[in-house]
Amino acid sequence: MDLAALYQRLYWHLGPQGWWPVQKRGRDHRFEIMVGAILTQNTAWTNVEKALANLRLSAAMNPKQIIKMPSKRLAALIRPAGYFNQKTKKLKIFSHWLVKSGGLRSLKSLPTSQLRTKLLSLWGIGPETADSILLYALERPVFVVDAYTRRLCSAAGIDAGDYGSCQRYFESRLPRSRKLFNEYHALIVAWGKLYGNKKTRGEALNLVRA
DNA sequence: CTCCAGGGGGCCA
DNA sequence: TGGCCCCATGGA
Repeated sequence: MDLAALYQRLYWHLGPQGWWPVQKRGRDHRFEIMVGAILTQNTAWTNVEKALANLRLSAAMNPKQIIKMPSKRLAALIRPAGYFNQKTKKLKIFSHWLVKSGGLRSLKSLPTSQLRTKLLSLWGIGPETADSILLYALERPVFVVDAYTRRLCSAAGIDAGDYGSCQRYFESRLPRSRKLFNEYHALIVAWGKLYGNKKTRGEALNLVRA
């Protein structure tokens, strides 16, 4: 089954996921999306939401506040997201880079490949987090690969290979659309939860098989 | 009690 | 490169 048809199936069965709209209630959520991408590393999203709420309530959802804030205090705010010492360091390094780069506005003019290389050079930003930031916050047409994507490929009989191979597999077989990639990745995660549940695994397998 | 979330870094062979 | 361990909370 081709990837476009697979997308249609996932969408039909799981519905729109609506991950991370850049604009919500007239506000710019790009920085929050980036923070979320870092905080959600190996962490349940429900826990990330608590940490994000703490940052918002403390008026700390911006890079300058993150930089200024003592590490102990930042760690306390993001505590529910787990790995708080490492993630405190990651958020500070990332925020420093963002401010030093001139903020979100100045990133718009940079090519995606250059941005990706820069993100990957930062301590705490690996391939999935970099691509999530590029896709969901910076709205670049980059396909995000994660453990669920591998599982789906495996279940669908697709030999996707390593991260880069898997990414190229999807990017080369789909229209290079930021909105499509956004929804597709979110649908794969939703499928992964279905697959992870013993009671619905059969349903998940049916979705990816002819 | 165990398992694992919308990973990544460090180390070692 | 590939395998392991570490990081840490909270829900199932």
